[in-house]
Amino acid sequence: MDLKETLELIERGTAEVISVEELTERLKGGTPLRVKAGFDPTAPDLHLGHTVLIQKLRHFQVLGHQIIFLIGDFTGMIGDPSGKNDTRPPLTREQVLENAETYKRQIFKILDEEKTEVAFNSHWMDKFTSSDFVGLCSRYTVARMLERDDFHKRYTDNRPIAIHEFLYPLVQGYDSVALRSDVELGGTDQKFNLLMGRTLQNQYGQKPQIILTMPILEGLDGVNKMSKSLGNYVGIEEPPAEMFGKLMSISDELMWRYFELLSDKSLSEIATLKSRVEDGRDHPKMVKEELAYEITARYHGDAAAKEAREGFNKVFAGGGIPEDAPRLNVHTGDASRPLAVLADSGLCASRGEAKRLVRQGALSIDGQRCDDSETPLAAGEYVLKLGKKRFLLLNVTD
RNA sequence: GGAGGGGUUCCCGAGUGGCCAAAGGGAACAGACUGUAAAUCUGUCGGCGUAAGCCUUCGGAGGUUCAAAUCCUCCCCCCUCCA
Repeated sequence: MDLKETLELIERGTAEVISVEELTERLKGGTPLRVKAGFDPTAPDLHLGHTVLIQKLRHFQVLGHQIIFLIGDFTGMIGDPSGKNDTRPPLTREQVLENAETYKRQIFKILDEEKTEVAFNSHWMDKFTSSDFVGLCSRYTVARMLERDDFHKRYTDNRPIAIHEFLYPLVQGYDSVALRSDVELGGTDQKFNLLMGRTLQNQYGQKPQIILTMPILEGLDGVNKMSKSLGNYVGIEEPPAEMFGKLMSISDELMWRYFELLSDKSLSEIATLKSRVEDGRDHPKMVKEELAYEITARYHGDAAAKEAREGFNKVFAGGGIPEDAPRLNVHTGDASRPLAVLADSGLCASRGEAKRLVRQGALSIDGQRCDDSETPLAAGEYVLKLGKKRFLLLNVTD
């Protein structure tokens, strides 16, 4: 791969590179670069939003550079002030190690374990003395710290900023010094912290790292960023059928964004697909299936992805029922009333909910819409479908 | 240290003695429309009950009252301003 292609791969999907010139320069040097990305130790449940960054790490890894997966267990005690300002309970050592294991299990679905260095910033920060801290703090000014967007907002809104919150960017920046990183990746919301690394490396007599910011991936709703708390995420450890289904539910518009940030397809391939859909030569659903397939296959393998795709089409397009539909056996009588069946099987959270859904026409039995929630079903086998996604295989005996 | 604001159903947020299971918005769910899309429209959205109705809920614990999310007492938690 020549330099031009290398740069193209690295720059793909990035929000910003500071700076391309420095990056080019360093790539020309020929020695493998040390590429760092930091992760918070508290949220080890990775979703596709995180993978945008991890995929980028993989690009570097493929190009032969040294990836450093940094777990911010020390900084975790501080809590990144950006966004929320809840103080977090400090994690115990065991929890940190446990979370780290979870992280590894997940990231090595994408990265090559053999070639990845895993680091903890407590490793050097625990040895930091008070005077080291004073020294570190003296490298930056309050005025510059307040330039950071969220600090600035909070300051002007008269909302509190605790002093220790200033330590977060400083320590993150110092991590780059400790690791002698050449490149650091982060989300666009991390830009300030990444720049801090450059400043501090300069201060400590190192060549400042190049920074790459990655865009924040929108969640399934297409509006908010993908996050667990908003519930609009696709976890990378979710079962294949779930993953596939969630990806199919995104809007056509959002699909292109996902292609760009998540797919391994080249940008020109994506452009072709897009124009084919616009011309009506390809159906958007088919294209979306390709996307859902590619991503599902990445985390679960081709066989599972194929199965997910078939199951999806069988259930939703073909009117079939999923393999893993729950089963329930009941006796005729009170227990075989649709209302009771729905509530007892767990398909509905309560009888009230079951009643409402039936009233709304959500229940069908063996393909026939059922409006009667009270009359017990006679002995026999039934397939119950509630809404679009809930199924039950029911066996009624005398 | 002083002064003040606030904790409401999944979330935000209205509600200051009965008409409150609690406005409005969001999320979610269902129906229509479709490509299981998205958008849109309609409906539902504490539990039990066929229903009338009953039970549980408004930070916590007590109290006043025929009646409390609303009044009183104590406690817990969050926030702001002044110093």
